[in-house]
Amino acid sequence: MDWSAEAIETLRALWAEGHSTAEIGRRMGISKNAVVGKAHRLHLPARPSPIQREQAAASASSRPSAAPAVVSTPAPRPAAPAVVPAPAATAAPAATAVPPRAPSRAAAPPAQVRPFQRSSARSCCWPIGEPGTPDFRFCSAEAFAGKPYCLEHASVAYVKARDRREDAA
DNA sequence: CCCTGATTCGC
DNA sequence: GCGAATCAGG
Repeated sequence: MDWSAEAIETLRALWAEGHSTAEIGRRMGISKNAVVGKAHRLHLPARPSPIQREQAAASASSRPSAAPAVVSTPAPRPAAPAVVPAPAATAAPAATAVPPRAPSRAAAPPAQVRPFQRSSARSCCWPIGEPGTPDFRFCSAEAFAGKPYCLEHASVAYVKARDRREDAA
């Protein structure tokens, strides 16, 4: 993985949207370790981790007085993706020949809420292009069966669980 | 078993 | 700097 400025931008954008490291890895065609490793090196804001190393525990023992060391950090990490205004020009979805590729057990994506436009414009929110640039947009092809992505992108976003090492973008 | 993210450490 | 291995928790 060559971390070009663009790649880093994409990482930052996806990270900021609250996607899981594995999800980001899937989208960028790299491992979650690469994502998390890079994110860490970039000093990206660490999102609530399911665990925490013995740093709090260590300091807690050295400071037995009061302060029960509350480690709970609610932080509902969903983080709704940057909306999707349906940019007209929908060109060819190109999702034609893509085989359904059973989403297996790939359940819910980032539990993002859709407080609005839930019935009408169900468009794919796969990021395309460079975040922060004028040409950046979301796929916006027709989303597939209640999923946040079109058939094509759902196939790469939801994978068996293992492997899946192909470039996308 | 699946998942999650953080840290470590050989490269 | 990179990321797989490992750790740690759900």
